[in-house]
Amino acid sequence: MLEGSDLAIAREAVLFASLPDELADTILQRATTRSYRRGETVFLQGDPPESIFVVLDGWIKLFRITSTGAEAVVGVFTKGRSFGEAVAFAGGAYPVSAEVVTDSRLLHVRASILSTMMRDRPEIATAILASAFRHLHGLVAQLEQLKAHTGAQRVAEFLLELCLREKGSCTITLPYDKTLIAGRLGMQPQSLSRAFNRLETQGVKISHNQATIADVERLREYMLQDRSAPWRKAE
Amino acid sequence: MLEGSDLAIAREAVLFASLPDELADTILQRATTRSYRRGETVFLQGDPPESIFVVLDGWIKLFRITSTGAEAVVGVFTKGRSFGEAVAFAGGAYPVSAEVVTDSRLLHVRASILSTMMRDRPEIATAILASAFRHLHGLVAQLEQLKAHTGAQRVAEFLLELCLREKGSCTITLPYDKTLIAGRLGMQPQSLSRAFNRLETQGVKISHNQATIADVERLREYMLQDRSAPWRKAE
DNA sequence: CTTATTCCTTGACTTTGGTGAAGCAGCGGT
DNA sequence: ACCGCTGCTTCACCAAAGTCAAGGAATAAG
Repeated sequence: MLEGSDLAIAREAVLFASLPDELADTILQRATTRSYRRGETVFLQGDPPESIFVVLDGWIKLFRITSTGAEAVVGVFTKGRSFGEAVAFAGGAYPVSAEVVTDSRLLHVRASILSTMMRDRPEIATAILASAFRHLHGLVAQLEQLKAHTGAQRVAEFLLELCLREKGSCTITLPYDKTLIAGRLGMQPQSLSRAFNRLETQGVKISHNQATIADVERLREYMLQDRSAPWRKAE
Repeated sequence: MLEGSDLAIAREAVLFASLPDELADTILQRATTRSYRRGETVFLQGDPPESIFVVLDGWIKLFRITSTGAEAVVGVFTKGRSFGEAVAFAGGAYPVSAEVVTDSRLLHVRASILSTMMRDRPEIATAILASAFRHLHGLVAQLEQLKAHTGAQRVAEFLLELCLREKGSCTITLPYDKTLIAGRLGMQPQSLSRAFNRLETQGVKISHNQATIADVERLREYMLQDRSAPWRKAE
């Protein structure tokens, strides 16, 4: 049922990484895959949770629709990342909606299967907790970013996450459209544009969906600056 | 070891709510309590996690120190709330620091005990997942607030959470100092002051640590307003 | 009672970023 | 090639909130 390459991706996911091969394989044998087209909804906030998902390919966005209709992006995930773990066991409903932003394939693992298996194999619970913890950590990091950094700094951080190099220069392909990047970083598309402009003075060039960082260390420096520091340089 | 009133509080916590009495009691018998003075540190971000905590009395703040030394408050918990669940099982280190903001008492549950017991009683895993999920949910709500509401609206939301009434008027005692409230809501103390002033036009009065809401429904209305709506009223 | 300290508020100023409108480029369809 | 769509950028404007600085109120200490 599951192709070898898919299996390899799933095995890398935090959710399965700590499990012995034999156990992970048993679970994966009972999982299914499905393709989604850009724009499709995986689930809506408020839906009763039935599955845990692992992204095999493409990009998925998790977001919340506020009471006033505004959208707040809570996470954007790609290959090897799972979502929906915690909620599938805590009862209740998905607190967010999930939408496919580029054509994608997802692995579905039915929560009921995991639930049952957990009875005999408590290490599954630990694995799920590890996944949930990773999400917690990601959300905490986002909160910190939002509270302590300016828009341009958040953009810098976003670029640096995509850049594998530690130093020197680096060219990145933006993984999804700028409107979504803006949402993920908690700003309007217009502000993202301005942020990119501001980063030009830090050696960042954007053309189409390619970003070039002239000096990774310099950009990291900029990102880490204290909010009140910039004017100090004017002295 | 555990007083009756403490036991009652702990039993109410999400962490234990779903467990059968017999199991919860077994765990609680092996837990310890400790008193803390205002300002004490419970753990620091980066510490290896050993315990799960349940607040029996007082207020605890969870926060992160950013690379630049700024503080980002991630949560403020009181009686009946637990913290540290997910990390205690996911390995790694606490992603946040915990500090006591008013004299408090905490229940410590050693993670190793729960780990061991989980082997025979998988429902413990589900209980921990439920707790972790609650935190996830709280963080998602905070992100949404931060991205979609103005400062004054967040303050309104904060007050409404403390107000038990659904309608009419209501007086609240602010649970901790304003500097911390400001931190929790992602703003500077000065901005909190100004936000309070702004809410006066919505029938909110602050004196010392007492807040009076003249009309709860009116304030809720204000909180739910779209960001772009206010000026529309000027037409 | 006086002083020091801490916390809170206010004021003036500046920066950031949201808003609405306009323009432009790229792309798909006819 | 032409149209219309969508996504991105730019502009001008303004509101929200951070910063620095000063002053007030309550509390603790001498």
